[in-house]
Amino acid sequence: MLIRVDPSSPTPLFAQVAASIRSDIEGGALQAGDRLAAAREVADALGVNVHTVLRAYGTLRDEGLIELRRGRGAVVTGRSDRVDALRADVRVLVAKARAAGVAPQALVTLVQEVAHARS
Amino acid sequence: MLIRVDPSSPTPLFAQVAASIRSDIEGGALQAGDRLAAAREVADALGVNVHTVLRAYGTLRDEGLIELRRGRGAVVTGRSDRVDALRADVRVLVAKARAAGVAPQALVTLVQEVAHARS
DNA sequence: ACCTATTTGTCCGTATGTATG
DNA sequence: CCATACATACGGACAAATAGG
Repeated sequence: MLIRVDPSSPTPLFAQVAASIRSDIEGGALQAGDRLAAAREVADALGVNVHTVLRAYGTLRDEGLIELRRGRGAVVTGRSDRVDALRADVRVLVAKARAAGVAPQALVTLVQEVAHARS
Repeated sequence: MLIRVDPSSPTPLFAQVAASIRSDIEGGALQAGDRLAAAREVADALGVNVHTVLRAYGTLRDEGLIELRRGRGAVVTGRSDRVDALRADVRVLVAKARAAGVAPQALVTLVQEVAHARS
């Protein structure tokens, strides 16, 4: 797990760290079940603050790519975990749609359009 | 905008602040276009740190309830803003589904099930 | 059952950057 | 140019969950 960071870049440090790990996961260098280095270790190695790394980890957790637990660390999620996370996201989305006054059917149509749109 | 906080509660302070403002928005006490107090002011009034309030604001922004802009502050979103946010969320969801190996059609079906499920 | 080390989670304080008005 | 207010980052402290002896 090799992470590099450029302090002079306009992209925030936490985003750079997150992007680096994300690409390792999507590229297969990190696989399901693999454990990331402890935030403090990464921070020391990079010369950045622990909070910066923890924020990067939190971002990846929100994306469903890793799981975080106290005492255990950060572990790369597997396919079933991500499907579970997807289900949870869908529930949140439906709730948001309702709060925004968007009818369920309209939301389904919207998802359909975006899902089948070819870029 | 009256916010109260209980430091002895197990729920994190930032979550308490977010919940209080969220309920003000959903209850109509805060309406579209209304400006929230500056994070620093709220922090001083509550006796908590600015970061705590800013994290609460960030949470509400992620939920699409408010917009945050430097120099301008936090403003309650209107219906069209929330529909826009919904569209963005859908795009993220579709990307996540693809990353998780879930076919577009399967995602649509999943949304359909959740959207029409009656609790 | 107990204790200890590990590791994330929250909170505080401070400083600096950056977009807005 | 200047004041406002969020955004990021640093540093330190303590709490809470986990794992292992």
